[in-house]
Amino acid sequence: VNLGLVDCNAFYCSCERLFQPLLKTKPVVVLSNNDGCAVSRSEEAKALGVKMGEPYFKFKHLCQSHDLKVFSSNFSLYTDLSWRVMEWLRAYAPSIEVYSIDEAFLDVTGITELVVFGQRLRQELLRQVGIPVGIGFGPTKVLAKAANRLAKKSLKSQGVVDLTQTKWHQAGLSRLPIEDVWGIGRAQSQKMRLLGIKTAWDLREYKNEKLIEKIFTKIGWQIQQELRGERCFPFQKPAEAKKEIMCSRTFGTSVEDKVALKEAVAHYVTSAAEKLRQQGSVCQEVTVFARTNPFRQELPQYTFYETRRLPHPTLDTFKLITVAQQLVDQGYREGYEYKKAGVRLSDFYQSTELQLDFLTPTDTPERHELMKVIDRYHQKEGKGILKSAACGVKDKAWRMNRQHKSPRYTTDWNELKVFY
DNA sequence: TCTGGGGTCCTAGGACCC
DNA sequence: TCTGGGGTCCTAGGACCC
Repeated sequence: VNLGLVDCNAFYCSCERLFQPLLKTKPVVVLSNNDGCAVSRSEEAKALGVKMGEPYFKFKHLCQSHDLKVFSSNFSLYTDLSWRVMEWLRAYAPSIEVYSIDEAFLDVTGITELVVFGQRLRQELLRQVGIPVGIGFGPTKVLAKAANRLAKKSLKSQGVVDLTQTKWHQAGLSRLPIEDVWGIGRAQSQKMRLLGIKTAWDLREYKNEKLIEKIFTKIGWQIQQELRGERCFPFQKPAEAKKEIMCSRTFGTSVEDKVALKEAVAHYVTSAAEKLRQQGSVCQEVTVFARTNPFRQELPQYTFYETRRLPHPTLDTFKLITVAQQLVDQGYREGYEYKKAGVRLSDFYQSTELQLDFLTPTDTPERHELMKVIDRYHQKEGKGILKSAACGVKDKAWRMNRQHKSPRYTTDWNELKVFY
């Protein structure tokens, strides 16, 4: 078995560039929600020194001095283009596992001349969808990831690296710093370095497996095995239903008012419950949290988390909003400027199982129907048209800032790109 | 004051990913 | 002035049971 990992280059930036070709050679950054910090950077932006996760206000000056272009995040656009990329991958490989919005593993077992195959795939994606990608091949996920990382680093590779054959492992892996190995983050790589493990190759060759497992847990041991070509992380994990669903946002302007906080929470419950129903689940636990701005230490700080277990599982948005608002009442303290709030739904069951069980009192069938109607309506006419009055009707100070948002070119008729 | 052994389940917290 | 959001997995430790 051999795997490929396809990874879109600076995906969000590439999506924005697709509709503004003049930006192809300019530094581009896409910002997180609320225009908070950098989450995607073009090569040119990286060269200017913009760091991943760096707050916008720290590099804003580059817009003036170096013609840096910034965008607010536009997830309808990114999700749609991601879907197009995945469709093309499905056409090229017998099976794929979509790993994230911009990455997928491919089963490439039996394909010879992988580098040629990879090059063709890259060109095809560029031509058909317009998104540049890098590709790595290997016998395990960790090795395919490593190959992909090497492909990004080396110009010579032209975006494709093949580590399926053991004979190339030493050359490749010894050029890969340990912190670039998939699954080894900051904390673990520091510990690795104390053991003298500086590269992926060092970890592969480290003899004391027991010690690796002791310090880095089962996962650390599995990563070492995968570097040696022993498969631990299976391909095509079926996409399982989520075990919890969260929805939270940082506010555009902080709020002190309990009513405003409740409105925001009602919004988050609404979209979390929609996701809950979409995966066919019901939930029996709700958590609400809110916090002040930790970056403003001169202000009084306060965070609350309140969790409630429900008497019966539910998928009813209105029921969940009621509970969530009670939780706000419990946790809320006056005199703080709340900057972020959120909701977590957890303790899930299958909604179908539940309906068959007449002994478990749960939502009424009428409520299920109502939710279906709302979901269908939103699917057809757009999200957020029907909502509980608890979400509020007036202007919302807490709404996200998004000053640099591009149009939804591919998912909204009114925002189609027009070329003159 | 002294106080077994083994098992399960749950939760909190840490680490990681994109 | 301005600092994202949404997940998963693992482990340790406590509660509880017999």
